[in-house]
Amino acid sequence: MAKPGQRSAIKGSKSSTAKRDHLVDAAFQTLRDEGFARASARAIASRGGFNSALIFYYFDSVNDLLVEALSRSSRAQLEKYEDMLANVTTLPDLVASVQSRIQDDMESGHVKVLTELIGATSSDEQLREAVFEQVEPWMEFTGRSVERILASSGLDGLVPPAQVSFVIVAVFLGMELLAHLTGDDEVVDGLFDSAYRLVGLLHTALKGGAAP
Amino acid sequence: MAKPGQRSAIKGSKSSTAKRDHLVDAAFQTLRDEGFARASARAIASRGGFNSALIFYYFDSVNDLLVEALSRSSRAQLEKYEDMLANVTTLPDLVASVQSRIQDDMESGHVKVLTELIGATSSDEQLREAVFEQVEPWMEFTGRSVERILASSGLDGLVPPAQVSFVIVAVFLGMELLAHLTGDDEVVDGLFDSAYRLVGLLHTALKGGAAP
Amino acid sequence: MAKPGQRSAIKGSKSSTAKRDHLVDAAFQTLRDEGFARASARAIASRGGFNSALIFYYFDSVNDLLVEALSRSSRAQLEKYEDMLANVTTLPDLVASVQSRIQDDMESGHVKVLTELIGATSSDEQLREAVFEQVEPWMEFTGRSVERILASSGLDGLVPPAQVSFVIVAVFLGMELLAHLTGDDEVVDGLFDSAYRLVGLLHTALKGGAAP
Amino acid sequence: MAKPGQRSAIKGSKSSTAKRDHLVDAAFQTLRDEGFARASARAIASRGGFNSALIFYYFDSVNDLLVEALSRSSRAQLEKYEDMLANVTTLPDLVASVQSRIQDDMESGHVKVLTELIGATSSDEQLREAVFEQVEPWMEFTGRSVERILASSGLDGLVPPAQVSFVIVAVFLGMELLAHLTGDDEVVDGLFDSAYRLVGLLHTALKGGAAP
DNA sequence: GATGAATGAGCATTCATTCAT
DNA sequence: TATGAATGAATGCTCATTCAT
Repeated sequence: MAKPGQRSAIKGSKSSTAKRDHLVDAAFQTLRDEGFARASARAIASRGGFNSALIFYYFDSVNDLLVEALSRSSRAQLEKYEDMLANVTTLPDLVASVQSRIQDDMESGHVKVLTELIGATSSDEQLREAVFEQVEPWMEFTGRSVERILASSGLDGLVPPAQVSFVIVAVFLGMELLAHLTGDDEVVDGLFDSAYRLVGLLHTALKGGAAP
Repeated sequence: MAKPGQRSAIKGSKSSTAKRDHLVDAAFQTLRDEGFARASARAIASRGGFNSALIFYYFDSVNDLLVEALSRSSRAQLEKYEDMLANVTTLPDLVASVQSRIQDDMESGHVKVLTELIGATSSDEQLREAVFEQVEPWMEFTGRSVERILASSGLDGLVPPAQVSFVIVAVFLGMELLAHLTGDDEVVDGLFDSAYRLVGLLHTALKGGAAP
Repeated sequence: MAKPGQRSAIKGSKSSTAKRDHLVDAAFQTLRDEGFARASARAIASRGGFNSALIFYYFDSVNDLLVEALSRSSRAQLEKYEDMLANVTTLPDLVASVQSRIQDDMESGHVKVLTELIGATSSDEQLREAVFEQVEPWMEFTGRSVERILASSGLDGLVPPAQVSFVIVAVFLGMELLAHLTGDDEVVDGLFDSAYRLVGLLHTALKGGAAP
Repeated sequence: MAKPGQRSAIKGSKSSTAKRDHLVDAAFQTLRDEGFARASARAIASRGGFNSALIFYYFDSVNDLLVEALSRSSRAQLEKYEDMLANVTTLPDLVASVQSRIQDDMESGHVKVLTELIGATSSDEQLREAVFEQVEPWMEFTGRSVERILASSGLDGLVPPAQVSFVIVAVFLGMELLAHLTGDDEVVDGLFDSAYRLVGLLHTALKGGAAP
């Protein structure tokens, strides 16, 4: 009666998942590999091997499909981060954990797809809202994690957690942008090595300063 | 055949500058206010009050004009930063100086225009190279400044300056993206207040630790 | 293969009438309320709460269903007119009778649906023929009625009945078109008041002229 | 700077008239010969031998072009009727004049194009308003003419002129619809012959009745 | 009987770009 | 220098229709 994906474009649905997922996959790959500007209905359909009209059977618009692609990957990645950080309480552990996660995260293309869609939001207010909804859970998760780890590191009160999480998410986005712009895939890894070293220094400094 | 802007689209030229600058202004504003996707030749021309064919008289393509708009603003802003940071040697001074600069920087729309064009690069290799050339001087300038200030803060050797400048530029881009996405214009200012406080603590800690 | 509505699209059939009628109802309403251009299979199905493929199970094409919708309403309305005019012999009676009928006729949407389909015939010869078949009985009925009433009014021979019926049907169609175009729902009623008055004058003039 | 036909789609303009007129001609012919449903940008362009994008250079939309086509023909035909009826004061003269005009009127396709567009108005409110504006002058002209001629025939007061003009315009539209539906091109001519005869009888009756 | 899935054709519209003037 | 006119290619989207189930 109603289109299967009609109002679940963002939330996801359970009907006829097989083919629907196929569309979402094709959209994700196109967005990741060719960028928003070239992620047209035809391009996505051609990549997925289906008729482009099918997109409008499952989704209300190309943008809806694109947002769904982001949404699915966003949920999947966020879940992994949540699992990983569940028991982390110290800064060095945090950095180490994130470093081991971010490799897969970036290789999956999730951050790439996110930056592509964020880049497109300035021309499309509706899209901006939809993408914003996808970023919010990350900000909240980051805020919660930051709060917990800063507290157990004796650093609470230093900085509003909301600010910290804003900066952290911004760094992720910015690094993705820059890494692609410069064509340098390995910077980020080196960055985490340095961060680990720095945070180690800080950690022992704090423990040493608190001990005597 | 000897179009004035033919190969100087990126480097800039001196011929018939008045009207040419007018085009560049219109392009900059369109890119800043409407985003890359809507910065069409027609939209730019309409904003500037000239015929859209004129763009192809002065430039080889719309993208060339867009890059030129970025380039001009990039040079202007970079110069201001260079002037401001010339005599800065301590971290707190650095943060204070940058905070006083970044207000104007962001209001001018320079970072917005930059992120717009970076976002478009994934669909256009030629554009990627051109935009990369505009970002390089910033990376170099940031690297030089970081090196100098870390050295005079007794922090040299801790982290490769190239990594630091990568992160700093990434933070600028990411913050711009996020600020627009969330619609929050004032986060960045609060961020610098916190950064100033943190860096002050670090500064006195370092001096205190070196003193006794 | 033995689709129930295959060749009975226009003539109507008796199989599984319940659901079939439901389709016809939905088609009629869509045609009446949204016009031919928007009376798509999807729009009709959505209005009737059934799957649009069902249309092609009962009918060979959307147009066939549309014609059937016209046909059913046409037969229903024509029957009412026939009942009403069966015993009418004078012009004033005719006008009064038609006026009392036309209210219901127009409210039912029958003339609207007819004009919608006639409007679409110029792009589709097959449709033209089908619609023509629906109009023919009206022309014949009008011709017979006109002939009888003119005869009993002593006006026979003045004008060929075929011409009169052509004009009468044309007036109905034209009034529907114009009433919708101008948004004026009440003109037609006023028109019949005037017609009644005029015809009254004519009637007494004729009787008076014959009496002395 | 602005599209030549930007806001003059309905009112008409004077710029680059040659090609613009060519588009309007092609649109008129397509509308007349193939009907509204087939009067697509491509169909019009193909008929006129130009690129379909040109339509959007001169007009804001296909419908704007279509309305302009109606408008131009409407103004031309109305002018001719005005010239012709300027000195007509009796009913027989009126019928004779109109009959001599209507031949050219219908052959030109003006009424056909009008009915095509009126038929399309039920799916498009914006179009309805635009078409209505094209019909209004005809209603007013008809009203004025009817008033004048009824007055000089001693028939004023019998019927509100607005009603008469409504019916007259309706008859024109309805006859066009029916003539095309039935495929009968000659009915209308026969109709006017009869009308002339009837009106002649009425005319002499009125003069005789006033003379005794 | 009925439906969800799928498709090819078509549509209006926009765009960067070219060209004659 | 500057512009109006023109176009081919592309885009998002809708439609009637088919088909397997």
